Amino acid sequence: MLTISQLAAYAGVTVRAVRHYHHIGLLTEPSRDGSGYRTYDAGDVVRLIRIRTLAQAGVPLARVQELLAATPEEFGDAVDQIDAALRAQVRELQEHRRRIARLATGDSLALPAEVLPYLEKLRASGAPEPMVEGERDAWILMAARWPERIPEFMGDKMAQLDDPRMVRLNRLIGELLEVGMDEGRLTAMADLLAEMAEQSAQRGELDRQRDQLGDDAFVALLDAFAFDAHPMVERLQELMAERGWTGWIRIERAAETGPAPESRP
Amino acid sequence: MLTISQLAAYAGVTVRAVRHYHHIGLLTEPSRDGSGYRTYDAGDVVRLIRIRTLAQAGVPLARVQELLAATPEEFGDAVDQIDAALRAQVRELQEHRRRIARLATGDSLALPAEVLPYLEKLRASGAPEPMVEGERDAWILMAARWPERIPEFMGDKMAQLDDPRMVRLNRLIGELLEVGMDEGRLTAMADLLAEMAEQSAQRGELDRQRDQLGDDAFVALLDAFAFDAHPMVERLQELMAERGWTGWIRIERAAETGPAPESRP
DNA sequence: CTTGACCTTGACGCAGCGTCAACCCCGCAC
DNA sequence: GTGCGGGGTTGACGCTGCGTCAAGGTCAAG
Repeated sequence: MLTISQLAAYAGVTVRAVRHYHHIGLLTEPSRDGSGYRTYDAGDVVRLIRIRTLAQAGVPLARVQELLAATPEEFGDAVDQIDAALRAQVRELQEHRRRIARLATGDSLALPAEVLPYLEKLRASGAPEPMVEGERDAWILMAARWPERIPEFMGDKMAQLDDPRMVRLNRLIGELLEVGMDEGRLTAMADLLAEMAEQSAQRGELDRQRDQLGDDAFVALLDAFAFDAHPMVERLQELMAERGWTGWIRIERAAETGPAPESRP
Repeated sequence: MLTISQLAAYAGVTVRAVRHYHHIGLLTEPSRDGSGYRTYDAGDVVRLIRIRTLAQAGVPLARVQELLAATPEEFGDAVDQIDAALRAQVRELQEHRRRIARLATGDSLALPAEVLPYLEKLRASGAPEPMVEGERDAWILMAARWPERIPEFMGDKMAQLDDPRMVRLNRLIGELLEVGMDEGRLTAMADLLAEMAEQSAQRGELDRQRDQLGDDAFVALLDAFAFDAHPMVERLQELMAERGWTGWIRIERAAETGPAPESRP
């Protein structure tokens, strides 16, 4: 007759595991001696070794019973199923490894590869670091919303950076961040923005943009994001409104100029 | 401003996951609106996407904070660690797959490969099925206790089966199982056993066996196992005792014949 | 006013045990 | 007899990352 620790030692498992198997009904509770100790025999050791063998092969405990009582065919089928599950888990982990291998630095975290060159170019053009970070976060959002359109968007943005007015604009933003809100610079920025918007409109780019960014709520979210980033955005929107433009992420010609005469009931 | 489900949708996670992240402090609780609803903004979406990205790459949630705030070097180190952990998990699963692939049938469960041919030969020699199963279970125990000596033991057992007396013995066991306890057959069996034991002793095999089976408690366990299997074992032990032999699994010459005269105090 | 969809907190469930906690039991040295 | 160390017993929480009720309050629409 064996105690629980002897049983566990012969079978090569822990005492806690044996009690767990009792608890889940995988091993029937043996009889007790006078002082309440469980008493096992060699047959219990054999049963426990069988269980251990299956468990160590990755069989879920919930299926061990079934396998122990299975015919060879059932056993084979079950083994196939379990192996398939193990394969799936391996694939999942491999997928994790692939993903983690691509998380090189903090900058590229959650950012599609196409965006990195753009951010670099932006930085190189003299854009201030806070702005680059803001852009980065905005592109994280864009990538989550429209992952498949990122290359398209990026093409446009890279081209924009070839426009000297855009470079000038980014420099002005940097200066504003340093010296604080400056009405002169803000006016200059609004003029630049309005000029570029006008040109974009003539080329039909604004229409295309409206098609691309078809989710009003999402655009509003990005606009609010920009608003939160710096007060200059709010002031610039006012100045742009005076010039007949509305919106920020998705810029559009304002419906009416002046204090909307249609607002009568 | 976003509700929790909008936040979750933009970030591509479940509402429950967001609450979980709040719970474990991975995401700070946002402010609430008048009716207690959580209100989020675009920055929260970005943070959540970052978390999701790491989580989907297999980073444990407990380390996500740390990684989000890490410098590139720290990040690289942590990624290496996590990848090592993932590799270890993959290896473990592959090991499971290897093990499960070898669990072909119920017979070979927990049984080393060397034992299968022996059991087959035993079966072929006319041994009854219950006895084969008993032997199988006994070898499961032996393999758990002395895995490295199984080939050695098996060599001896295979040779034993070449002895016609052993075959005759197994047949007698089969007959006993069918007709019930039969004193004539039991006597014949005891004679056979005693004869073979005598021969083993003369060849020095019993001494070798005593060295191999050096664990008294374990031998007692196997003996008890045999006892439980069938009453014939008990009767056979008595008959063997009359012939000067003791033990079952590890057979030995009895110290004294007759009613032990040394048992006086 | 009623739906139905969302929101809230709270709590259990899962897999397979590890790890206390608090208490009983046994054999042995003193 | 007594103390000690090393067994045993049940009970319950911890870990991972949420899924899934449960039992409500809220919001927008019909």
